Amino acid sequence: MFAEERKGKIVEIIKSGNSAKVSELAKLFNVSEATIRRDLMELEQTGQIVRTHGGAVSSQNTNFEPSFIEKQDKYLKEKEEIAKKAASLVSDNDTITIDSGTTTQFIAKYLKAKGVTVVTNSVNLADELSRRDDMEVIVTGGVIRTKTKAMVGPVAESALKQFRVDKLFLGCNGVSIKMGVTTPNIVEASTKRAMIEGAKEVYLVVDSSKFDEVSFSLICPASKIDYIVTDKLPNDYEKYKHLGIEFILV
Amino acid sequence: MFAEERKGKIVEIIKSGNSAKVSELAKLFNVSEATIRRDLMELEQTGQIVRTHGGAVSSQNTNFEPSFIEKQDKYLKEKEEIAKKAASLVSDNDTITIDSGTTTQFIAKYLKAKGVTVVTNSVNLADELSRRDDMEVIVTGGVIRTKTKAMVGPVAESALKQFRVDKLFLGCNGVSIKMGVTTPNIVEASTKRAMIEGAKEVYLVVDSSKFDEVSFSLICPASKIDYIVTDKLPNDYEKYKHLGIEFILV
DNA sequence: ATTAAATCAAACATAAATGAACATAAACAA
DNA sequence: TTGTTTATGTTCATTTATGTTTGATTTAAT
Repeated sequence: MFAEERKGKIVEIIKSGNSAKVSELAKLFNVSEATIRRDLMELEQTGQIVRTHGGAVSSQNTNFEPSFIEKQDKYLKEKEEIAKKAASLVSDNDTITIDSGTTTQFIAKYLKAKGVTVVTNSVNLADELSRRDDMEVIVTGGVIRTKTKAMVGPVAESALKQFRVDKLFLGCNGVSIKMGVTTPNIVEASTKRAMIEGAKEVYLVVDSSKFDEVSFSLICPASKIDYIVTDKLPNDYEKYKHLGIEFILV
Repeated sequence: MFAEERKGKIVEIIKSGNSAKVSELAKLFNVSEATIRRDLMELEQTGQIVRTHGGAVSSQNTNFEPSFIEKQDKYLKEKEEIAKKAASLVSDNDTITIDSGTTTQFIAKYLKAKGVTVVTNSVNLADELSRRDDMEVIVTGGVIRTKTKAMVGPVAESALKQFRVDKLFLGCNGVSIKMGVTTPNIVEASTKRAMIEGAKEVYLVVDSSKFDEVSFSLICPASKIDYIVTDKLPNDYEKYKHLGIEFILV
């Protein structure tokens, strides 16, 4: 039996029976548990199952049911994976800024590090993080933009000037070597710029559909970015490397 | 059964309207109560349920019947009525500040006036108001206090200094002629003071249980208050009148 | 207001499961 | 042939899920 066949059967088993143990699967297919774990890891990455300690469960009947609006976004799965990856880059006792945005949004859910201080201008992140008492959460404040639920403007910017963080997780609508990092709204762009000023390392968190896109307002030239967390390399990724930008793939 | 499955079922049970006791769930799933508590803790963190002493209830307050947690606060109905009254005091084109707090919380729901600009330091209010595109919403920012979901501290205060509003709707834990307006946390008190500084008129929004209560941190002397929106006059209301404080009853 | 019972959080203990590093062997390519 | 890749197995330090105990809180009853 080939690995692919085995994986296919594992998905079947889990989807029909709703859960399966690593030990059971190992016995069933006559392979080591390490192999099963590797299979499950892959299947989780492609969103076909959800792993648990000891095995895996169907992704369908698990807690988070994507809302209607979320389902409409075909890059949702990528976004969530990218956010998970980004969250894994946070070390214990880091101070970080998380920008508002459809991808960065999900970082909170996967933040596991201890003693983290988070600065954010996202209403959604503020709401989610306000439930966690294992980290310090600082909100920038500012005028709320209904469309993006970001807090922006002078209030946000003057708050951002107060802090120096280790890592910034930045979202945007377009990134290109030639045209830089861009977003549609000029006030939001200015606020993002303030975030960049206060961060030691800048992680751009985008799905691959944003490469070579260009929006109206320039945030900064591409060279300001230190890392790009994404799901696929752009075609001209050599040029990014040349600028000293490192890629972190999910 | 995996932890994930168990948690999923717990959510189901609770969302389907049934409250659940820790002891019942432990027996049902054949695990220790400590495990159930840990499950509930996590589910509460992700906002899926709300814990109570002895168990948990649904977080979605769409229930027709007042949930456990609501019943626990016997002043809830008063709070909501008071908030409704407070909201009715807002005129078209007013600029207002709404403090965080269990009573002020509800004001957003009843805000009908047009062209209003709202300043708030409440995470919950920011979240609720961010959905409305008929008003400008400015968030103070600041460090989030997990307990009260208020944003406080220097960031909040320096933001508040930027604005002059027509009306402030202030919450507190105690008000007395002699001891003034008080709240348990000193940082929160300082932030409330900053709100008062920037407001032309101060409306204290409290249910009648707060009269003659005294908490640790002084916000301001009673004389700073212009109006008190509440459900019942205090015994010494003549003294309040003497200070020029007017009562607005629901 | 006091007391008793229920519930809780925190600290500790433990066994199972895991991830990471390394090892092996078959398949493949030069 | 020889080197490289791929899938798998093995070992072990670390993490996770869970249970247990204990002292503190909360609630309910007197």
